[in-house]
Amino acid sequence: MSEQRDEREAYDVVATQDKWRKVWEELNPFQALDDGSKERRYALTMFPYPSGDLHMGHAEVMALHDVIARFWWQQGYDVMNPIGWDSFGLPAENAAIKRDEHPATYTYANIETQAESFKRYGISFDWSRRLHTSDPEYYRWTQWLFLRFRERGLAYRKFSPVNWCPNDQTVLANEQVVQGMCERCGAEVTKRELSQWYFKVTEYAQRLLDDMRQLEGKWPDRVLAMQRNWIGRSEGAHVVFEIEGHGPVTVFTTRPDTLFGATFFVVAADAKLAAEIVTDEQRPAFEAYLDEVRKATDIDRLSTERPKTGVFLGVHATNPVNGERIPVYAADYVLADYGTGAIMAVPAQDARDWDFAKAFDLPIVRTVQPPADFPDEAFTGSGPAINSANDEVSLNGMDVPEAKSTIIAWLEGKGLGNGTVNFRLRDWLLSRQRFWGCPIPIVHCPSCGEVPVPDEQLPVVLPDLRGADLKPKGTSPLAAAEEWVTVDCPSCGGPAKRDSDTMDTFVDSSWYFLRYCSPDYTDGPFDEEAVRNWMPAHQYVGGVEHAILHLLYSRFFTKVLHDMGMVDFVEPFTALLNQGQVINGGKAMSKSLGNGVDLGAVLDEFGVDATRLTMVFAGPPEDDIDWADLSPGGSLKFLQRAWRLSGDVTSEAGADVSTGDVALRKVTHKTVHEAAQLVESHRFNVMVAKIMELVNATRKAIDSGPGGADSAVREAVEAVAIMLSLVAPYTAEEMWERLGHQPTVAKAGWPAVDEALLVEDEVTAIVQVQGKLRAKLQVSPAISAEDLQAAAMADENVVRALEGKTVRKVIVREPSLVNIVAG
RNA sequence: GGGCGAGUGGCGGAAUUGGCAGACGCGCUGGCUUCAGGUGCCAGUGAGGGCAACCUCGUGGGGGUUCAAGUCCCCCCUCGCCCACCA
Repeated sequence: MSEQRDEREAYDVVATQDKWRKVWEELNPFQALDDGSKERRYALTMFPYPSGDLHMGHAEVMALHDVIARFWWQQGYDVMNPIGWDSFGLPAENAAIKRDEHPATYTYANIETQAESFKRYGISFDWSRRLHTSDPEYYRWTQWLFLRFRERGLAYRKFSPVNWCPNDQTVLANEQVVQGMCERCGAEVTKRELSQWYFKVTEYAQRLLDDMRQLEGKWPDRVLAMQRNWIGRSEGAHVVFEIEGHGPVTVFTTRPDTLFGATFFVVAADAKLAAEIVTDEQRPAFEAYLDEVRKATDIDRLSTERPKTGVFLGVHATNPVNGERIPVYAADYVLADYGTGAIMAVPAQDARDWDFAKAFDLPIVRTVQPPADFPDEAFTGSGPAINSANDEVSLNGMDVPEAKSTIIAWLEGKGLGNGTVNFRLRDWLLSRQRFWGCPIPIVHCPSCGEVPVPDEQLPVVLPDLRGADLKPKGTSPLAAAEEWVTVDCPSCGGPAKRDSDTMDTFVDSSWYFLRYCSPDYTDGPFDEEAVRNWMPAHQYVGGVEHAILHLLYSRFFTKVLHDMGMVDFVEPFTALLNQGQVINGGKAMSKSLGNGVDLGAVLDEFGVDATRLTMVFAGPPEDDIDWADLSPGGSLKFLQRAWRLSGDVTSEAGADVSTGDVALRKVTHKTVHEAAQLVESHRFNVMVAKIMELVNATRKAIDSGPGGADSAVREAVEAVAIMLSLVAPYTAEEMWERLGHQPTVAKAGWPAVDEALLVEDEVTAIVQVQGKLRAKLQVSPAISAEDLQAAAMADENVVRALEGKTVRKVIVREPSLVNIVAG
């Protein structure tokens, strides 16, 4: 049994890694050709933030992403699979303060560590396209884009209440406030009034919504749903109410049909309007209330169970449809920055208005007829309009849509309102009071005002600040860098000051995928032809945490660049794959739980290939994977098993496969055919299962079939090596070499499928009696319905099941099924 | 409160249009190899019954459509995620 000793032979996982890394670095197989000789494919993965070394999450997303990129290479495409770093940001700045050094020190050291880890991890990146958003050569063009946006009126400055994170000492975009907390550090967000820069995303709201049609079916439904939700389009009307002693005030409503039921009027307590219209008599009460509201955080406001509060402002508004005088209140259940910050309150048809009316004992008039047994509460459903008529128009009896259009037409005719669309989406606040970001290329001049830094003076480079100089003080650390801030006005030459805020890092990441197409381009942010060649990216892989932040901003940037004539598409990412999280023991890995798994230790113990295989085989890529449920040891065992096959092939490389064992050849070709489809539909775990089946079949063929000398065995093992190269590149390379081939297996090409070998010459037909399985027959795929039925009826098990029964009906689906109904 | 998604062996998960439920793997059990452990190899492994051929039940629960339902329809339960005073 010396053969068995041979089978126990194993290869040294780690030594193999070192060996092949050197070979790959020499061959440089994954640099995009970019010469038009092959069809191009752009495989994009969300670039990492350089905090520390790679962790399990990176290992998972990169393993999945690389299956696609490597598959494309095998399919013969010219693949661009670039890597870079989103290298501006707070953690580096905080580390720099703690260590009394420059943020760049921490940042670039981590980048080197991560780059080294990616190389060890065997991801097929094109390293020649590497970029870092904190390099002046990169952020020069971030600044350039900002200026172009500003020229188009899409970047503007305004003084208004903003979200403020007291911990990070900076403002935040709406998208970065989650449940009233800072998305990054979890601190409770407060409000501040500041003059800040915004991108006018709202101008693109409708297009961001409409163009999602192109993404249907290619992006996860939930991401599209989240974006739709975030954009928050609602159709309704603007209606003008006259407020005594003040003038006309417009409200937004989605239910203009209920206008006759408006019995009071509410203004957001923190809106300017409230302070403007309040009477002197009511002012003290109002100001006391406003104080209360200001103290309450968003967290308090989030509780919908909270009783309604408010204060009468001493004035009345006139309902334009019936001339009724209704009282005006200030309340915090109306939001200052949604719609117009004021509403008409229709308690009979709105639950919030109902609660307020009950709390303040205000009248309630039903204008939509609820069902007979409807309880004493707001009726938000549909029914015929009632109590809704004036001398000129009557809605009575109309259903909701008809009543809406009728009253809108009447309002428009009177100049009292109009049909309109409102969005929940707000403009993107991009200023940050932090150091480690892209400087805003604007100079503030006492005589010229806001002056853009001329293009030829870009980039505005960050000064050399470190340590204590970076400590957050509520204003940007840049403001304290006197020499840097003080500058001659580019317009008049007089003394002026630079804008001392930096940009949100999401600005940096809104266009990096374009820069990859021509990373060294110096005449603009990107070479338009290179972008035409590669974009839109065919596949984007990354976490769902960016469902509305990065992905919405990138879509916005792309549309603006399209309008500028710089790109010829409106959506940047054709397809999106959101991988799940790696968790441990049912919970997210965290320091406080102490359930973190160290990637380095896993790689040391099981090797890169087994780790990658474990991630890919765990389940569908979108699902979370629980490390506690997985078996990297099992993966390693499989890889050794696959590798051993290559040692049992005794035929020569290039042997004529057509004479090989047909049964094994059929399994090989079927597997290769299915595996390609499974990769395309992102069912990587099933693809791995199919490779395992082929390995098992090949093992059997060697040990108890035609044997290792049969050319079909060679064909099978070569197919295993090529398919395995998508997941376990080192093992595949080692197998390929043992099979007598030159590196690299990554470019060997996907095996050609012989259609003739996909045709089965026997299929299993199922015979059911009353829908229950009673027999299986091996039949020809070309069998006739009559023959199949006859064979089924003749089966001894079927005969027994039919004993004493009369056959009523027979369903035949040749060649696979017969169902006999009897009774 | 609203929206979306999911519930399949001890576990992760397969089952493309309704047509063999449980592929593949982990774990477990028995055996071979071994001084021994591990590795490796062989066999078994949804539940219940039977010496066996086989039989009955079985995809969260209930109902329905169909010759046939994990898959389609209705109701309910549970879990997950997202949004949440958005007028």
